[in-house]
Amino acid sequence: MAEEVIGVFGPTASGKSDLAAALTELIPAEVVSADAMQVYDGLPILTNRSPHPERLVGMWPLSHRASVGEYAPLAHAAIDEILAAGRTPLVVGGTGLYFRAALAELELPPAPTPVSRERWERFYDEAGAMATHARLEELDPAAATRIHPNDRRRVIRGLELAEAGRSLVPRRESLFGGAWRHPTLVVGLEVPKPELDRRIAERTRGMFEAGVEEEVRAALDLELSATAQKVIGLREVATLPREEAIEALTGRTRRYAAYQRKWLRRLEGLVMVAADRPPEETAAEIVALARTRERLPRP
RNA sequence: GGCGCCUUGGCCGAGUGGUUAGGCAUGGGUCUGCAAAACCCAGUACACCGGUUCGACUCCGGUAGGCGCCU
Repeated sequence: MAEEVIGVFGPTASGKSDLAAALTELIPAEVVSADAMQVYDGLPILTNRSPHPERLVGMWPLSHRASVGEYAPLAHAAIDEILAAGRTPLVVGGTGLYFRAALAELELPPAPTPVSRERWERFYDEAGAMATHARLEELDPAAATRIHPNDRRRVIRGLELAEAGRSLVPRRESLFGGAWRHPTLVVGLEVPKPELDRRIAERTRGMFEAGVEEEVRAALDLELSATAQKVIGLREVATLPREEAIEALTGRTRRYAAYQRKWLRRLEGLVMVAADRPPEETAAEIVALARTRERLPRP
């Protein structure tokens, strides 16, 4: 094949899992998940884990605080290992940032240390947005100009990095475009909105039939990290009566899908492929694309 | 039929005679170790018809719709 790696990005319910499975039928490939929530163990139904084997899925307990920084090297290792075995890594996601991080070399700045994070968070909450931002302005003016004072998360991160002698600013690769680590065919799955909405509604109901409620109940007995708490539906399923929960979850999932479509629009070098048809057909088209395309001249 | 109350932008929801509450949703944008996240920007609504007033979403009258009580 011309391309060494295949990346498939699509919104929830665009049929990524089935497509990935279909692809592995056509070519010797292994699936690497690029999903910030499927990394968790314990919520397979709610996070829509594929029934087929995928890497980097269910690998962390819900108490673990996930991050791209921790995910990226694992993804790189998985991809390289699959390549070394002579197979095609199939990176499938979900989470735009994780997807980019898996396929490109984002060169993330160093991890925050708990101590400095905690300190700056306290500083921000006590001194206020303006004062904290002013502090950043002193330590790293370039970063300060790009960050809004109200953006607590980034002001704090900027401060942490500045303190460590680094900056939030220097970045080689852009978030949406730039070189891939390997020659890569990146396809975006396209499903008309009404069809996607239909699938989301159907899928949500399916979750309840599959027993999300018990799953969520069990999960809530455990310690949940700040990141795990963000899983769509956790709160809804736990607190709302069934019908209301279904409605709320469907709505939130649709909104999430809209957010993912934003990534779809922005990701550079994406080849859009229709996915409102049997996965085998989509898979065949993707394989054909991977075979015929020339090695991607990296932008 | 009578009396009383209510009617605010897609939804929820404050409020005042004259300076666009706010939240959610929506649209656009930002984004590099919390991304199923966080942040920024945008949209001038007051059921309808008259009247009072320099000026009404806010006061008065009527109409329509809703809610409650009464005969």
